[in-house]
Amino acid sequence: MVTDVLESCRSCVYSSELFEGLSEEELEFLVNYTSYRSFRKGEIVFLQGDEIRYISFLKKGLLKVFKQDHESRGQIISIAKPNDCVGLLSVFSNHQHQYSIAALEDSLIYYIELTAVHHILRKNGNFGIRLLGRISRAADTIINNAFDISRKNIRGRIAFILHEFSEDIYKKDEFDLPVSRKEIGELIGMTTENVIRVFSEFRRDGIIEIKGKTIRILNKSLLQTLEKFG
Amino acid sequence: MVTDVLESCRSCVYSSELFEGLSEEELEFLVNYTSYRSFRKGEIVFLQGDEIRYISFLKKGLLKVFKQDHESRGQIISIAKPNDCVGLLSVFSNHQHQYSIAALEDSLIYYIELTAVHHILRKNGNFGIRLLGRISRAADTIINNAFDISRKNIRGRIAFILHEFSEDIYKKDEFDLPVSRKEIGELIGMTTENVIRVFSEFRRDGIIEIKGKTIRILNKSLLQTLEKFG
DNA sequence: CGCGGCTTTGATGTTCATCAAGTAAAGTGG
DNA sequence: CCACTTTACTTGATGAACATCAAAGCCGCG
Repeated sequence: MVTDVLESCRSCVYSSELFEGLSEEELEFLVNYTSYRSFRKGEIVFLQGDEIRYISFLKKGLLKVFKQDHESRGQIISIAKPNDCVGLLSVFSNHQHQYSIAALEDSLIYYIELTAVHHILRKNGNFGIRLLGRISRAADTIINNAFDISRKNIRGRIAFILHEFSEDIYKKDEFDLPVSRKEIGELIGMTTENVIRVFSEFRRDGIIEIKGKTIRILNKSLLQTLEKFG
Repeated sequence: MVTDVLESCRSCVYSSELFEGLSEEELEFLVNYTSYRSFRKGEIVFLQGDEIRYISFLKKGLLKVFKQDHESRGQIISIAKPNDCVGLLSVFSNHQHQYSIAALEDSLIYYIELTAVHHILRKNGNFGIRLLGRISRAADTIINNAFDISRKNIRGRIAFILHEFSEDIYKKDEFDLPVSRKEIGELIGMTTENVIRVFSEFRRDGIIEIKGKTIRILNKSLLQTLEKFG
């Protein structure tokens, strides 16, 4: 049983470019401080304010990273894909998580204890450089997305998010939305009603086909135009 | 002359918590790869797309970090204050700057060659950890600001930005705006006209006093209320 | 001195949020 | 498994917030 975890974890660790350049002992060390857990769709992984004790890797599934502001509506910061380090942004600047994480699909997460990561960081500067790259890229992506979206109109935003699901996440023209209409609204800053309205509009215009959560993209080039100029 | 630079730089380097824990030799080494330059108000420090060769510290002055999208209006990502590392977010994830930087006031910037920073990073893991903290905090701030602003109305946004200038940047109730009305619009995502309209409204309501670029805050508590609920 | 950019105000129009109301789907407890 | 409740989805009508357009005064600069 234990060896299963370690072997699985080891292959996971090896597969990430983040850990290239670590010595055999260093990898062994990290593996000893690594655990894992699976989450059902809808489960909370951790909450804003929880103490940070691990670096978490999403191995399988899909997560949403979000902020819940007091009584106001929530906001989704980003969607994490397999091989993403979730919550990485706050790990080195805070003791508590700044965002909450929930599973959008059944997911598997590997945890490496933060103390162990720090230990390696102190010994292996190249690992720090890789981690710096990883964090910078994550931040860049979030910031660019946020600013890109903010200057699009609602049609452009829906086109953007359909593009993201189709090209980045599922890499297919037909896919099941892992989120509700409401969550799409929280992701791109518009109301649920308008998300639905634009979906319907796109359907009427023959741009997409909708069957509940299932979306099929029919006119990709028009969608791209809408994303660009919307 | 050279010693001037080194001494000045050294005091700068020492003063930053980022470099705590570096050995005497390491500091000496970094100082040898450090240079500096002053910029006049309005000057470009570097442009989106320029090769990244330095880590840049703002020692004195004020900078704007912005994106210029083809023909569309520009967007200001953030304003850098003294002791900020500018462009840090892109340093470890890209070879080119992702944003442009311009001086809003006469400014003084210290440059440490990136190769030298990498050299220290490889040798001193604790330095990497500090740098990770720094980058995380910078990203956190930008992301939080962006999301905070996005759910405020125009009055709340102006209240927010006045608060930022008064409390974070100048730490005074009266200050000279270092930016045009247009730039304020680019910073908080609204049109120049509406920036002006809200300014005038705040003036009429006795919340602020305006003399050209000079702003004096008269009713701080009302401004806070507007920021919170706007 | 005149030109271009910045500032200001007003009038107009569009976009989007809100409100309302109804249908469908998905949990929940007996 | 079925009635019941809740949550998600959908459409339409209305209004508020904000962008856009227009016009004029102001300021700095070559």
